[in-house]
Amino acid sequence: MATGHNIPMGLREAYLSMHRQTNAHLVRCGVTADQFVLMILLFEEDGITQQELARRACSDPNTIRAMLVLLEDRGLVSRAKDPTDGRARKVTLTRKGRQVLERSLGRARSLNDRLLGLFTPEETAALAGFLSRISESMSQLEQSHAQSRSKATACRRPARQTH
Amino acid sequence: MATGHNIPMGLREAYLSMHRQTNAHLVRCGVTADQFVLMILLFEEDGITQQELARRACSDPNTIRAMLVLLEDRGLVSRAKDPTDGRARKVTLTRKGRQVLERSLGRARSLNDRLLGLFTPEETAALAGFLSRISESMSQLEQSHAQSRSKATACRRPARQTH
DNA sequence: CGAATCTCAGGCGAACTGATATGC
DNA sequence: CGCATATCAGTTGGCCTGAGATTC
Repeated sequence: MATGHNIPMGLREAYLSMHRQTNAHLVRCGVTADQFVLMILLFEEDGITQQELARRACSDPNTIRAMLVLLEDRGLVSRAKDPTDGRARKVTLTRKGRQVLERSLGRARSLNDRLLGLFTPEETAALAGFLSRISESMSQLEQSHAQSRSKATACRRPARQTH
Repeated sequence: MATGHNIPMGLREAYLSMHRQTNAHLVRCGVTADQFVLMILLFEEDGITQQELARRACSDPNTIRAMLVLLEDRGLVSRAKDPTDGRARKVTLTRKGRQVLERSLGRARSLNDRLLGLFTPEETAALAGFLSRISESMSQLEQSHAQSRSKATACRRPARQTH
């Protein structure tokens, strides 16, 4: 590799090929791989906010909202207002949503097994550690960037950031 | 993790966070992370076909064409007809394309260094190996699927794997 | 002829920006 | 007031399907 982008390219290729296969396996369930991820997150903890979902899905509130609206229109999730905080929405899987998730988990099973079968338990642990090192490093970068941005707007203060 | 999707979720998170950071670093160069990948591939080997680009970029011919048209409109690549095969296009970086690529490589440099700095050389090698195990396994799956589909249409012909 | 490469039209899910409303 | 959460409008890039043209 003349440009020395071994890790990023490998990461890209691995993710994209997995993502494609996941979509292909889920097409009969009528959900995309990314919607599947949201539903898994809701299954792991029900009733969290869109904001929290965005954080856990490594996405952003606008994207999450659009995805949830699609899922809501099909009766797979509900987005009830949080009674204790009128701004927030508590997102939950509906009964139908849980059914679709279970079908999807079944369909994704062989793929997941195939992935796990590629590694010994030690390798799996090592890989998971490597990957989380990457995500953490990247999200640190993002955070420091966000900080410097808000610092830049804050420091001059009077400026009325409202446009 | 109640659903046991440790590896796929970790892979997803690592890739998406890296992808976001790459886009953020390249925004001043006017290219996206995916366009950047195409340009790197062209830099590594100039004059390959769109088909070949699709294969190496882990994408598909339709998507690649659309991306290349965008790049061509901005004068970064050219898509000349292959004189020896009227069907194919030979894609090359223009001078301007190489300039933009170099600027982009400069901008992506700190990110790449940060990634490499997370691992010892041995870990880097191990990670690269793990990732390529995944991609290979996934693309095998894809291939066997494609085979069974073309078998259904071909049916009487043993299929001539010559590509 | 069949097979390969590319083109084109169209649709869709996802990412992002920026502006706005509303509740804390 | 500021801040946080969510909404809405609009744009874009990327992915995919399906149909067709052209060339091997």
